[in-house]
Amino acid sequence: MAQKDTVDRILNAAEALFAERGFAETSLRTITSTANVNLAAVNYHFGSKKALIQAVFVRFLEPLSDTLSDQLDTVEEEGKEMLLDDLLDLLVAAVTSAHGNDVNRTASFMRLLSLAYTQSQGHLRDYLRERYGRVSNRYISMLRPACPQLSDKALFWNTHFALGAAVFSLSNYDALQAMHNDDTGEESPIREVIKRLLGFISAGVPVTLE
Amino acid sequence: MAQKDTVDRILNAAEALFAERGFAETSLRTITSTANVNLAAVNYHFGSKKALIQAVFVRFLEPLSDTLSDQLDTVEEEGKEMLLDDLLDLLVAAVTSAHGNDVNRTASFMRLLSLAYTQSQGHLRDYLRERYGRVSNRYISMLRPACPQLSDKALFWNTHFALGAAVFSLSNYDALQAMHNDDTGEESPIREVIKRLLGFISAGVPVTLE
DNA sequence: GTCTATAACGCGATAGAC
DNA sequence: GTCTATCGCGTTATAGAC
Repeated sequence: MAQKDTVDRILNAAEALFAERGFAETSLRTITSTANVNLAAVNYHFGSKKALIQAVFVRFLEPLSDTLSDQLDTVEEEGKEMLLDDLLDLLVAAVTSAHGNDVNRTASFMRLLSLAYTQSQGHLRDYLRERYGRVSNRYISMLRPACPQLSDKALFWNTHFALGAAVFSLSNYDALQAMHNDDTGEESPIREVIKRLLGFISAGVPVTLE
Repeated sequence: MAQKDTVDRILNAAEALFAERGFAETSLRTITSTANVNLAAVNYHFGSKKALIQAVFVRFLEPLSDTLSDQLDTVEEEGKEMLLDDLLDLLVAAVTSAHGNDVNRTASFMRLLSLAYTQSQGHLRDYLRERYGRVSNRYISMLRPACPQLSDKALFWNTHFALGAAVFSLSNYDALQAMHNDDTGEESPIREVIKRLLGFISAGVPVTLE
């Protein structure tokens, strides 16, 4: 119990700090002092900083992966037609519900995802692809019948354009919202931004050159 | 002359290394040894690592900012209608031509831009916004007549969704292309990806909830 | 399982010779 | 303007007492 407590406190602090400032910019000293645990605890419980980074991702992605798998199972069993918008809503629901509908944690998730791509942590990228490639490929392949006019290539790139739009705007949501508020005085609650984002993606994904 | 040579070699090495692995992950020692200059040269010529990072961005953004300003001047003088696709093409042309149509350098630019958003600890972001906010706002405001149905808010968010799609897909172009090639054996030259991206953006930007 | 203390190293920056 | 040498600090990781 004492162990589990320490481990969770480290993970909580690491998750928040990594999302806020990045991996290299966050020292184990900062993590352990934020978590109110001893400096040596990270290496004792996780073995290394790299392993801690991976553990943070696993704690995030495991529930999401499970939720999404279940939902995809249900869809397949029922065999009913899923439109693009249905599939997008399903994904949003899986992401937000996987962490107790806590919007802040979803924002952290997006920020971490963005860091996983930009901070050239090769180890992390390979690890995630190996561990979660299956479910993400499965999701993408379910988009196929919803966009019958797209070639595999068009589907691949369009989904990654969509991922980029989502990751960028949500991971920088605070800064963008502040920028827009500075300029116009208008507020954009995150739910509204997500709705706009879904409209944007839903219009772009079906587009093809062929 | 010897000075200019050293400065340029530092900038070249820093630009490539930063784009490849990020700011915090790139040490001055790595930069100077790649550039074949002395370790002390960075602090002599730039003053600090922070200042070097800014200098890398300025070298990238100054030609782009100039080119874009000129093009926007021309458009305004002629007073002719610019459609959304025309404005997107204009931006692509400005970005690629600003650095001698070198695709690798454009990819580096995207990667750096992505880092500036995800990794900047404030100083860089403020610096860039102060220095280049004017021209970017000017560009965005020229989108207004091309998308008359959009509210200011919708225009703001849609352009940032588009920026996210562009930055993410182009800055990770190598990795994404490799991933897609792994799965399907198909090649996607970057010019083709850019065409697909423009189609995606062009479909998404005009979308509004209102 | 948790702590203190410290090893071993890489970092940015600078002083001073040339 | 460029070099060597080094300072001072922060880092991850670990050994060993409790």
